[in-house]
Amino acid sequence: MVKNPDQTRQMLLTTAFHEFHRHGYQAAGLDSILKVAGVTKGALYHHFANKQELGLAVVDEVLAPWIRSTWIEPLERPGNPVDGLLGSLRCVVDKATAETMECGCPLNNLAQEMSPIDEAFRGRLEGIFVEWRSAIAAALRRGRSDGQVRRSIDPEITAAFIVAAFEGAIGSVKASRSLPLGRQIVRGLEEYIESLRPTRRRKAS
Amino acid sequence: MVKNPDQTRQMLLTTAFHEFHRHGYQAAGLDSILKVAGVTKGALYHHFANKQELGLAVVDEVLAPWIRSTWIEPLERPGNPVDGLLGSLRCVVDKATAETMECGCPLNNLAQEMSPIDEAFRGRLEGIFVEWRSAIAAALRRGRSDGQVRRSIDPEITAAFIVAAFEGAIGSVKASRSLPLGRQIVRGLEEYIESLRPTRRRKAS
Amino acid sequence: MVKNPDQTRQMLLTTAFHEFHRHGYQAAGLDSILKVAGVTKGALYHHFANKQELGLAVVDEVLAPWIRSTWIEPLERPGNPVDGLLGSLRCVVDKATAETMECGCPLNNLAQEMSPIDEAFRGRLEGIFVEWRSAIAAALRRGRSDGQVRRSIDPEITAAFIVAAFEGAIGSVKASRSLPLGRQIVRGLEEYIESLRPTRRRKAS
Amino acid sequence: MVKNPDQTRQMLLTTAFHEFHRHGYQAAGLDSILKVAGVTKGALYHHFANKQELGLAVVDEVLAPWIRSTWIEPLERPGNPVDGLLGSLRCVVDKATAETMECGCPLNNLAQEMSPIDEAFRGRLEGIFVEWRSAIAAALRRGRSDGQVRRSIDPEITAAFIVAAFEGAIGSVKASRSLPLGRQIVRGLEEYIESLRPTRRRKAS
DNA sequence: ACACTCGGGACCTCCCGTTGTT
DNA sequence: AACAACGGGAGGTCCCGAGTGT
Repeated sequence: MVKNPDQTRQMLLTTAFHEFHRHGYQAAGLDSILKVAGVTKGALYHHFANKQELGLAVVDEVLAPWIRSTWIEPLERPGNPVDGLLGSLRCVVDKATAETMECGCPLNNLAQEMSPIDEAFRGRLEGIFVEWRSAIAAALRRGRSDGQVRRSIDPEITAAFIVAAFEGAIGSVKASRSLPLGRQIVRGLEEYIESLRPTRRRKAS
Repeated sequence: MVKNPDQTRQMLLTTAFHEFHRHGYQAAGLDSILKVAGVTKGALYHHFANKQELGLAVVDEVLAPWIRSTWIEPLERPGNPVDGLLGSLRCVVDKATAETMECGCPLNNLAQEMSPIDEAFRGRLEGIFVEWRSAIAAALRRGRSDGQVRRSIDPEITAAFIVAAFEGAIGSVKASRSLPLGRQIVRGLEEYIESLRPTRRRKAS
Repeated sequence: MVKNPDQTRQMLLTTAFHEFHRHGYQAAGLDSILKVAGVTKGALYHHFANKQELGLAVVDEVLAPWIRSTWIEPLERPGNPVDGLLGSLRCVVDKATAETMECGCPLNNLAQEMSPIDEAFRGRLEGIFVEWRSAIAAALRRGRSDGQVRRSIDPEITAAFIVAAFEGAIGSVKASRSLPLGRQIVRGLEEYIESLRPTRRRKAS
Repeated sequence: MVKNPDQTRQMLLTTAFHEFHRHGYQAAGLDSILKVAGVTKGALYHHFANKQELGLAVVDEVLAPWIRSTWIEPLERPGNPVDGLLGSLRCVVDKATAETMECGCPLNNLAQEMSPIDEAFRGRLEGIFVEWRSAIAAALRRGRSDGQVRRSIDPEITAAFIVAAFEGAIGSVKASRSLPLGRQIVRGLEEYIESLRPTRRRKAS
């Protein structure tokens, strides 16, 4: 018996994350997670009180950090926020694995599945969305005062719309399984983000 | 005991539609649907071979017609397509019930849940999306030749982006349960759609 | 597949009654009951919503009728109630199987186990006790006016004491597993019941 | 970390006693006992091999001493045994807490639950009952030769009956949760015990 | 002497689908 | 066409006990 509680717990979390991503929270069976993780029921029950707590821990300790490092932190780095958004987008598109394309965004999947039926989940997931929107809005506001973003846009509204459009885009790809469509939508997103740049004024007279 | 078979079938379909909408396809129990519909299991299995066929019939006979009448047909009517899109959007926002706000879009819900695990579902749902996108693209193309839409946009790309943004918007509202956020996102959507109009040229020479 | 709902239900009830009697309600496993009854989970779940409802149905449809026919109805027949009590007692002692000796009284067992933890059980079981005490009290009252029972006793108090002593007696036998002790306690009970007869007065002046 | 072993052991015993009393031996979970006692599983399994040995130790070291000091020792004191029995009874009635009323007698509870399924428990519990009956019988025998108890009674039979009636009385109160009924039964018990006194003879001719 | 981790089984619940019946 | 009984399995919970590490 290998006694390594942290490793066991981490194994449980990452395996559960993938199972939830692939099959959804409710459809993912604990037995299935356990078999994949190579962990027994007793160990699971020692680390988490029940399936819900496992799920919430996955949100807090796997999903949220992943969203932060992928989407939020890049925006906090100095530089043109429009370029930053486009960069993150391109980065995600390039790294998109088959799993991402077939299973969509784990954050949005969980949010769509669990929001109507579990307030604890909804609260935490919405918290991540709030962080994300705030980060985009802050970047836009900064870019606006730096002259990299049009003055006519409202940072909050734009941030909310970008997040919505982004999740909608991933969902569309997942539902269509079509790479060409995916490229179209990404192109649409890019054009929208580009449109946030200030309109070039004629220099003189 | 011999009741109207069509009525029974219809009852089953609409009840199943609502249960799927509220709890998701997998989480909705047949027994629960049956109890709400006031129909017995024998009747169900007389009309449908299994849960999947019931689900597919719901997609074909309830979901698709509803999407067509709400989203597609209004676009086919003559008139400015930008106004048409804005009108449909406003119409949906105004009619939005609490169920819509908490449970989201039935089409997208099903697509997100079932696409990765059931190809039959994915095919039909994607078919509805294709219809939808085509209708928007056609309207945009028409509007473009009529001078109501900017020439610089690509109808297919824009249509795909609009559908994605729209589904993302509904999903955001469902996840946040926040009316103010909902209004922000709708505002963002409206601004985007408005931006499709041609830039007003100086009236006179 | 033999379809006989009443028989299946009855089989479930009587088997559950015996399993509850032998192992207690909580310790009796549904799987065990089903195996003994030769019934499947589906059938059980069709007839009863859960273990508790099965238990309550056992109380209502097996236990209560048995108590009534064994203890209550004999007392309602006309005749000397003291003789009636003694007769019932002797009858039960003579019919006492090994199961009765080892497992005690199913009514009292359930009452002792479930009263502190399930109000639905407690209510129904106490209802049976109330019926029983009332029947004894009524018989004593009748016997008192007929001159077969001492006038100095209080029917309610005596009835409550008899039931308590009786259940205590069965419990003692169950705990001791000693036939001689059983006979001693029964003798004690008989002496107490005999003492309810009126003191014989000198016939003549 | 090195604590007082005796104190830990004692804590375990008294906590287990209360949990067994409240929920029964089988229904009481080790984890629950441990949490209440503030002791870990390692400590428990250091002091006791398994749940059964903990239970047997509770019987030997908590339950038996408590029964002895409450019921047996008062009887061994000189004086009228009828008064002694009535005094003990009244003392218990007066001290009866809500826990006693709802959970009954820990000795009888354990005996009723465990006798049919665990011979080790049955043996020890019956041993306590034997001690108890013997003490009552001895007191009655002593009272009989002292002229405080009727000569016509058999000490063994009467002792067995008293214990049975007493446990039955507590059980009735537990099942009914009715204070008035409790008072009735206690009154019945008192009348029975009073009836053990010798009948007052007319002193002279 | 005690703490923490882990093993695996048994329990109740509940579900989808089938079969015999009316 | 519709009903009610039934089959059988999987899911989450939770528990007792064993093992390792101080």
